[in-house]
Amino acid sequence: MNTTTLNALAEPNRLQIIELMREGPLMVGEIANRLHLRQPQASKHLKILSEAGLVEVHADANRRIYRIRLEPLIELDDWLESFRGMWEERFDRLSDYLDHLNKERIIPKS
Amino acid sequence: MNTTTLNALAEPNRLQIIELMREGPLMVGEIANRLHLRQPQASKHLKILSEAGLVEVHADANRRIYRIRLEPLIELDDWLESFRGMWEERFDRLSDYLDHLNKERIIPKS
DNA sequence: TCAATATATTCCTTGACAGGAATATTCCTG
DNA sequence: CAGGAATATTCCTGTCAAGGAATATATTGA
Repeated sequence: MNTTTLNALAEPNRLQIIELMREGPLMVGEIANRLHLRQPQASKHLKILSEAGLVEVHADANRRIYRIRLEPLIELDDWLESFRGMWEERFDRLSDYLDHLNKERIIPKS
Repeated sequence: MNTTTLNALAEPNRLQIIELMREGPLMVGEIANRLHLRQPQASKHLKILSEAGLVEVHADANRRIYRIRLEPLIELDDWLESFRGMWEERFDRLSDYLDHLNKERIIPKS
């Protein structure tokens, strides 16, 4: 997995921006209003999201319309895929491991 | 979604620790060795992962055996669920939106 | 009991980053 | 063209987090 995606999403306001955008493209001002951010901060967060590929811009005269890009989220989903096998599977290899150590006398007891 | 999970995963070394642990529980020393970290840094990262609920510890004499906890990853997966609808769905509401603006004369042209 | 091993914790320093305020830029309208 | 709207950018400041080094703590073994 790619750290920049996670890093971009790890900031609360940016995460909210992404969640807002589930419902469709938004202008900077709208984002700022809905999240009670000042416009410059909104722009800065959008820049970071943009550099992480999580959003893309469409210039429309004065305005910039941002919309979500799904690719990074798909990558994240693919990464989680590699854990999904464990989801249900009872995960008690720990005891197996400890038994193994005992058998190998790596852990001397008493 | 919860920011602490994302924050914990956003640090490269911590992400690698989690990836290492897909294969089973590990002692601090092993993690430090495999990732070329110094022991204290490994402990620190593990502490943060632990506080985020991404790992849990099992004390065994001298050693601490850490293993992955799936709950936060499942939560992350659930969050992605809310985007999965868009995965394939062509996302061209942007043009709809612009048409809407035009119709409403919010964007005066010429 | 003393040394060694495994791990956690503390202190320090440095760099990244977020927010505030002010300013620059672009485009539209009267 | 002047003014205003929408957005980006810059500068500054404070905070926080990560790594390094040293030290503390606990457990086992001679």
